[in-house]
Amino acid sequence: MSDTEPVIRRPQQRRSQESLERVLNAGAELLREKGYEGFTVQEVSRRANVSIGSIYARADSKERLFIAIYEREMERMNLESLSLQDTARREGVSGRELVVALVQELADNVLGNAATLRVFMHRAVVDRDLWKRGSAGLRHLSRTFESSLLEHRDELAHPDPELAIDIAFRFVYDTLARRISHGAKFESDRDLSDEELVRELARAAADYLMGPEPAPKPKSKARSKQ
Amino acid sequence: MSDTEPVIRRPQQRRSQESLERVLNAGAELLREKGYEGFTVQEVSRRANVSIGSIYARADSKERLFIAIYEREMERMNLESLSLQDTARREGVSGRELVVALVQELADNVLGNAATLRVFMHRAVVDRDLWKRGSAGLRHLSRTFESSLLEHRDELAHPDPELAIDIAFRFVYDTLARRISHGAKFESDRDLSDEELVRELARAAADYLMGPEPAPKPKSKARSKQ
Amino acid sequence: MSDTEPVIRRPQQRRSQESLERVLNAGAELLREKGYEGFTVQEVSRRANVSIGSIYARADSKERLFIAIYEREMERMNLESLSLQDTARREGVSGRELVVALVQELADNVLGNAATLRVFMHRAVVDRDLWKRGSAGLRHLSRTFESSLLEHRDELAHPDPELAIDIAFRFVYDTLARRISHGAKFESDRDLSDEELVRELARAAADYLMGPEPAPKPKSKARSKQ
Amino acid sequence: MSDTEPVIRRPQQRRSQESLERVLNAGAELLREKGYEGFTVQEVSRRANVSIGSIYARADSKERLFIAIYEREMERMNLESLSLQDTARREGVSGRELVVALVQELADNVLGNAATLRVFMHRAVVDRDLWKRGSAGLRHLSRTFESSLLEHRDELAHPDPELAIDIAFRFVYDTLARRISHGAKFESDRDLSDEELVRELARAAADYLMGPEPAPKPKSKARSKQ
DNA sequence: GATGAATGAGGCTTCATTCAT
DNA sequence: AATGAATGAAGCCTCATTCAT
Repeated sequence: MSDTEPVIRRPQQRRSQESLERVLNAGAELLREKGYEGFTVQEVSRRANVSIGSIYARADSKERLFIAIYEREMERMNLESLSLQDTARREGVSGRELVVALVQELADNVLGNAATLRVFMHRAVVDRDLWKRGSAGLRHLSRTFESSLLEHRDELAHPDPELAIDIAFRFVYDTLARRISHGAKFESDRDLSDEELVRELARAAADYLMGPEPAPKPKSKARSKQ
Repeated sequence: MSDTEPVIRRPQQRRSQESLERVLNAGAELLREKGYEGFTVQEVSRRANVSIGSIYARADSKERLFIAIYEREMERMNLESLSLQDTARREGVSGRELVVALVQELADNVLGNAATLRVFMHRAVVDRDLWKRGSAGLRHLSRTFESSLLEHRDELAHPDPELAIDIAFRFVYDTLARRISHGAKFESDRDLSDEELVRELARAAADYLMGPEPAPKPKSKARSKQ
Repeated sequence: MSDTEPVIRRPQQRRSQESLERVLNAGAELLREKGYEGFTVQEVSRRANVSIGSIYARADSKERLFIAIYEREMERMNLESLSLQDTARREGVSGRELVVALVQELADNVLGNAATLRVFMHRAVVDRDLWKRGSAGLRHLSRTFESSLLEHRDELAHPDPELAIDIAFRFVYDTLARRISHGAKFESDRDLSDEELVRELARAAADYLMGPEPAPKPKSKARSKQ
Repeated sequence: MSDTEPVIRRPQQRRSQESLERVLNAGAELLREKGYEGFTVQEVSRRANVSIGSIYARADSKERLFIAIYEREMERMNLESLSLQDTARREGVSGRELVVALVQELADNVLGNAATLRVFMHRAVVDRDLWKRGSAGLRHLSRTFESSLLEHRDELAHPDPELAIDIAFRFVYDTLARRISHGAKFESDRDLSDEELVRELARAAADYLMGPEPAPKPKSKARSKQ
């Protein structure tokens, strides 16, 4: 996505390489701490100990710098989240188990990078370029979900499996996204933990996709007649 | 919420009342068109044909003006959405039907005011005061959902009905909210219409809350055993 | 000084008379509380419960309003301070006693109206009109001092009595004035009470004007001949 | 006083050093010419031929800029007035001669920097920070006076020498201060020259502190030897 | 290449004064 | 006469970007 025209000019010398690294790190940190409103070129320069001129020698504008930070942070996250791909390719599990695992992985990725993602999500609303990049990543993810779940097509209760998977992905992702952008108690004052939320989202997705659980053991969330 | 200390000084003369009206309208329009970034006092003044001084005679700051616009827009929306209250109190319907109706009403409210809500949602992320006001409204709504659905407590399949309703409300609302802030195709490239989304969200909520549909037509989603 | 052209248009009706009164009082109060910086037409209007239009119907400008307040406050003070005139005309006292009494009276007037005078003194530095009015009042006072003290011309040790009286008046008055404008501890951290200051100023003035005290106690300040 | 946290960020490049210099000079000049009321950032920028942004790159606010100008002007004055320290340490003179010399030095400093000091004095009344700085300087000066004069403790006629010196310093300084803030003829219409004022203030101080002159020649203010 | 000083448009806000009602 | 709404110049400050060294 960033290959056609690089977001940033890569430096040749090692020293430059390092100072660019510092700039990107300082920028990401600043975004996490102060949000986009606190993200000023001056402050990045100060934190990175790199002159403003040098920053502009690499990035044509603040906007491009921001995108460069975005790309690098996403790359970092993608490395972390390779397990999701594994999960998606997992075999020998039931559809329901797969859903639970996928939702869990997704939640780990999203909630585990809350501070960073919240800024990018927030910004994507008003930044066209960022929107496209974010959307591309998300669409990729959604396709992973889809193909993974379609392996269990015969377990899906919904008459239009592709649609259903799309919907399930949306509501799971959107609920997680809102949680990190608006916090845990925006929609209700219930003190809902991450774990509860994730568990229930998985359950909702599974119920929606493949019907309710087949009456588990008489313990815990058991419900004798549903 | 705004009674203890009014957000804005109400004018006493008619002329003034009208100009205040123009200011609030121009402000709301500007927010819809350009977002919060384009919302400058100078531009509001220009569009409303009201001097800057006059604006400040009513609102103590740009921030307060913004809140005043928010309050007025929400009031307007609440009038529109009285039907949601009616729906919530509806009797003689099944729990499933109630869910469908409630989701539909909620979606109408949210999607029908997309342009306006998107700014407020976006802003609530970084504006503490707005966050509180928005959250209060949403919590109120969530309680309406809860009490309405608890009337059908015996139909609920989930072992913790209050939790389940909370979760269902969240994922329905959050998915709608993301739709208006990030658009219809952010999470996937599927061309999902509002109607489809709403229908499926209702279905997902109903499945999650009260188990799958009791096998309607002999066709499709019937599943004696999953 | 204010007769040639009245500072303010006097109202005819009783009601107006009263509202003007409220304006002048509110203005004076505001000046005492917030200084000239806090003295805005808007705030005077609010405190006096008199419309801005009405204020401008009486005073041509904020500047004139300020002067009107000044004149009224000075008038009020002059009434209070008639005793100074009496003191000045007192007979049968020694020159030294007269100095002490005059300084005491002067100090009472100045220090007793500190909050009000401090604003006017401060303002006179940059307001030509006010300077003239303040100066006129002060020159009048200084002439009172002079004529009063010249009654004791033969007791004055200074070769140029008129000059000496002028000087003494200045340093006494200026020290009092600085005390109310800059506070008691601006020049030194000594915790000097009003009483001490006044006593010593009187003593300094007397020593300067008519030589030292005629050796009271056998101790300390003894100096055989002056 | 300005060491703990510098009032202004010092530039590292020469070019910048020079432009800062221009800013401080232009600011001081502007203050002298137009007073604090005419001291606007825009005007400083214009006169110094330095952009507003550059000014703010050095000073955090107009207030800080003002303080920086104050500090620099005071430093400049202190260099000029080293002679006062010398005078204070002078030996082999009578107390009376010392008083005369000290008053003369003080007057030279104050009157010689009238245009500058008058703004700072005026401003110290309403600016807490400036008040503290000004007061600190003045207290230092007053201690110099005190210790210098206490060398002649046995010549002092006053029973409480420390108090008397404090008082004398106050009335001398306050009279000079009022002269530069309110002008020469505020308190009386006598056309009093600087020289006369200084001479008489010294005389008043000396008379107050150590009793009158030991009978000069039969006429006027001549005194060959004290 | 790197540095950081310099620029200035543009944003928010105040307040003396005017003017329609 | 009185009211108070309306006006807008002017002030402070920020920050993306350019440019001299």
